[in-house]
Amino acid sequence: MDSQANRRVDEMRESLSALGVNVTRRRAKTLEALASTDSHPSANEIHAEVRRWYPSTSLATIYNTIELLKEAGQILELEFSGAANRYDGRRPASHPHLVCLDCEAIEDMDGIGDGDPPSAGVGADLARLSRATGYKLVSQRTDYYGVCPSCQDAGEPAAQSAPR
Amino acid sequence: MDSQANRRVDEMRESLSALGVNVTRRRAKTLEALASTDSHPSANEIHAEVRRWYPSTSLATIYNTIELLKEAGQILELEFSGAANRYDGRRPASHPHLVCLDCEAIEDMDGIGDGDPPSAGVGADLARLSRATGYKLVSQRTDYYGVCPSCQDAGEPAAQSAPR
DNA sequence: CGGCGATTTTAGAATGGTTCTAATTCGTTA
DNA sequence: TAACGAATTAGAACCATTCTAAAATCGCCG
Repeated sequence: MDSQANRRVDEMRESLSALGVNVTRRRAKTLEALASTDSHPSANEIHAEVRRWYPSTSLATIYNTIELLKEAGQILELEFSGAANRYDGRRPASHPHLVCLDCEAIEDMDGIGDGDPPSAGVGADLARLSRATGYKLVSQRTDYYGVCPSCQDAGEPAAQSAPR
Repeated sequence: MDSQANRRVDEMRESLSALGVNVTRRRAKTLEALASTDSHPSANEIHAEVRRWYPSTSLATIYNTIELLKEAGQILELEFSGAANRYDGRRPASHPHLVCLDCEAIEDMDGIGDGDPPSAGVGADLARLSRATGYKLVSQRTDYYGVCPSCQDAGEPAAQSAPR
């Protein structure tokens, strides 16, 4: 685990503690799994990782920890109806994603392009749009769907999981 | 059904016919249900509406018609993992939505505000971002989550369905 | 060191939206 | 009316997620 991941684990740990949640060993491994990758893992993938250290860990424990992280505002949940939800533990604030329709890879899309697509100033946007719409807006989601470079090369899925 | 809805039904009908799909009575009612509302109904709600005319209609038929409309590019599917998917048959092109976290109302959000939020020129954006990211982007989704005006007034859900 | 209450974890059942399957019905044409 | 293909049906299957009740573990105090 690199130092960025370590710092992130500490942040998450502190946020949980501040809520009175105690960070057990399984929970700590879950934080590490989330902080160590930008692949936006599913609950199952996190489960597999945590199981390498604590083989008896049940999937319910992973979901439980994810729930706690959501309450702490320390994780971003990307919902999909036909497939498993995916999680971003590195950057819990709303930011746009690229989703590959073939291999289901998900990448962060920040800082690409000229700067005016929906990336900067999400908070200010929410305030302004709340005023404009009458909604009390609290979050936002932007996804771009397409085919990733390696799936384009392959003409077929490049990663482990099945296409949707 | 107003004239806007009628026009829209005709468009959908023609798109389906162009694909060699024949528009049976149940399918036609499904198109009408979709074209007559901007409430972004779920499959279940469409089912209930179609059943008023053809009470034996099964939910599978609704899903089947939705599938055909997707192939024809005539419907926008908004996926949710914890709740039913919602459909926009009036405006099949990507556009931003407002989602109420209490009552699950969904509204179109186009044309609100000053014009620079992600509303105009989605096609051009996709082309530009495809170049910038290396993905072959084909669609986009933007949602804003918050509490709608009537739920704010009520301090609790205003509509029929249960909160998430 | 022993025990106790609270918390965490587990395995498996339940849930719910969506998809699949096999059988039936419907519509059309001859 | 017979026969064929397409559409539809009821219900089972599927699968991610949530729930539940029981078991394991932890922290703490005697």
